[in-house]
Amino acid sequence: MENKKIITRFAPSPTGFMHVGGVRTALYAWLFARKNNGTMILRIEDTDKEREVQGSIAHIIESLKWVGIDWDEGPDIGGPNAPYLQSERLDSYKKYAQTLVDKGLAYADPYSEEELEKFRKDAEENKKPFLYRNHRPENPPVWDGTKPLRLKILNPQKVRWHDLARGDLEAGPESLDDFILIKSDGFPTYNFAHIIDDLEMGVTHIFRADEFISSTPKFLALYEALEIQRPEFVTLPPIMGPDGKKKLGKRDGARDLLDYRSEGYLPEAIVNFLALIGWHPGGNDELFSIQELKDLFTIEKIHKSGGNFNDVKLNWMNKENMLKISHDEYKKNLEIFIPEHISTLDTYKPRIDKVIEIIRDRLEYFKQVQEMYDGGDLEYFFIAPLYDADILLCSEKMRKGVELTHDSLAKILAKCKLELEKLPEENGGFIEGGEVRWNKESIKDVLWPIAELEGRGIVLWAVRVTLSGKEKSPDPFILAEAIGRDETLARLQRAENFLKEKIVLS
RNA sequence: GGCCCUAUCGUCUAACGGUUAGGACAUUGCCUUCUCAAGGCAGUAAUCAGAGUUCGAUUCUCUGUAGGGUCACCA
Repeated sequence: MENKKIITRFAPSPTGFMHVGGVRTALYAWLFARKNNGTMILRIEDTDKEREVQGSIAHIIESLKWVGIDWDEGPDIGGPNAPYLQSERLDSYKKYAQTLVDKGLAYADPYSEEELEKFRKDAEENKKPFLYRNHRPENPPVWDGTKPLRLKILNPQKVRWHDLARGDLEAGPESLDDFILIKSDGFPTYNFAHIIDDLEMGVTHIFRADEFISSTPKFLALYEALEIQRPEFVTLPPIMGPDGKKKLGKRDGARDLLDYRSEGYLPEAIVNFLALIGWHPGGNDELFSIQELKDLFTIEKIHKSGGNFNDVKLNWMNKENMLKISHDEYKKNLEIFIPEHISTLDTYKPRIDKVIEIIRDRLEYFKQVQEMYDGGDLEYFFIAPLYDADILLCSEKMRKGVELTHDSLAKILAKCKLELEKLPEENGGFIEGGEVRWNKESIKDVLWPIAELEGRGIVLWAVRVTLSGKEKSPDPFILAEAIGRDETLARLQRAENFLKEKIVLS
C-alpha cells in the first residue's frame, strides 16, 4: 500500500477574530500534518461578502502565527494551488457547477424569496420539515448566473459514513435536500466551494467542528454527483463555554485569541491547554511542549464528547510554563506590562532582575504584574513609598497582640537603621578566587537579631511596611536586598521622620 | 418539532470486559510563617437511570433522561 502524502487545511472565513474553538481546529490539523510530514494549507473562505470583516485575514494570520501554527501554502506565501482566497477561485467553481448542470444534476432555482418563505411557513404549519426538493420546479429555467444553482438530490435515503474521530455515523433522508451550490451573486456556498477546493488542492484529511456533522450528507451527495473520492473526515468535539451550557462561539463569550496575548499568556500554554480539550494521549501527564504534542498526536485519541473551556486551569498551565522559561525570556515578556512611569526610573534597570526573582513564582500571566500585592504594581521596588500611619501601626495584624505606638515604632526603626549602617555599602556579593561569595553580613543577618530581641512580628512588620508602604508585600529581607542597603536606610529614615512628625502633632 | 451527536469527581481527563475507578485544576484541612502568596502533606468528590448480553460491565446492546448541534442565497 503506497503512502499517500497527507494534506490538511485550515479554512476560516474572514468574519472577525479567531476564537479558541477555531484555533483548536487549526491546531489539530496542523499537529496531524506535522506529525506525519504532511502539508498544511491555509485557505480563506471569503464567499460571504455580507459578513466579511475588514482586516480579518491579517488578524487570523497573526493569531495563528502567535501560537506557532505555520503553513506550507496560503494566501500570504502562495503555493502550487494558488490562489488561496475563495473569492479568487470563482472560475473553478463555475466550471464544476457547469459539469453538474450538463449532467442534469444541478438546476436553477426560479423561486423568489417570498415564495420560498411561504413554502417554509406551510411546512411549519403542517408540522412537517421543510424540504426544497418537495417543491422542485419541473421545468427550471436555464442557469444564467442570476438565479441560485441547486444540486438535484436524485434519491434521498438514509446515509452512513465513517469519521476517523467519531466512528460510524448516519443520517436520515430528511437531512438531504437540494441545497444551493452557487448563490445569485455568483459566489459559491461553503457547501460547494470547500469540496471543489479540497479536491483541487489534494486535501486528504478534513478537520472540522462538530456542527458540520448534520450537513455531511449533503457533502456526500456532492462527492457522488461529481464522481470524486472524498477526503477523510475528522470531526472534533464541541468546546462549550465555562458554564457547559452552550457551544463556545463568538456570540457566546468566546474571546479573541489575541486577547490572551494582551494579557500576557504564553502561546505554549494556550496550545497545551487547547490540545487537551478534546484530545489526550493517555496516561497521567498533561503538561506538553509543542514538540511533544507533535510527536504524540493521533486521531484515534480525539474524543467524541465535548469539553468546557475552563480558564482557571489555563491559568495554572500558563504559570507552569512561565516557571520553565529562562530569566531573559521572562524579563522580555514581563517588561511589556511594566508601566512606563516605573520602567523609565533610574532605579529600574539596576533592580529589575532581582525583582523578577522575587515575583517569579507568583504570576499566572504577565499582566498580573500590574495588580500584585493588594492590587498594587511594583512601584515600591523602585520608588520610596508614601506612608500611612494606620498601616504602619496596624496592630490588628500583630499576631502577638503587641500594641505599637508611634514612639515605639520609631525606636525600632532607628535601631534597625543604626545596625544597617554598619554594613558595608555593597553588602551583596564579591568575587574571590573567581567565584562569587556572599558577605557574611547581609541585611538579614543584621535585622534578624533585632527581630528576635524585640519581637519578630513587630520588627518585621515595621520593616515591611516601611519598605513597601503596603500591608501585603514580599518578605522584608528580600525586599531590602532588592532595593539595596542605601535605599533601605533611606526609607527607614523617611519612616522615622514621618513618625516623629506624627508624634509632634499628637 | 424533524434529523443527528454526546454522557466518568464541580472542571479537564485516565482506565482498548476483571483497578480499592487513577491523575490534574479547583475546593477543604494541616504544616511552614512577619503580611499576602508560594511551597509541602493530607482529605472530600464521579462512571446519568433502567433493562439486557456476560462468570464479570465505566467499557457491548436497547430504552429512557439530560445536554449539545443542525434544519440559510452563513461558514
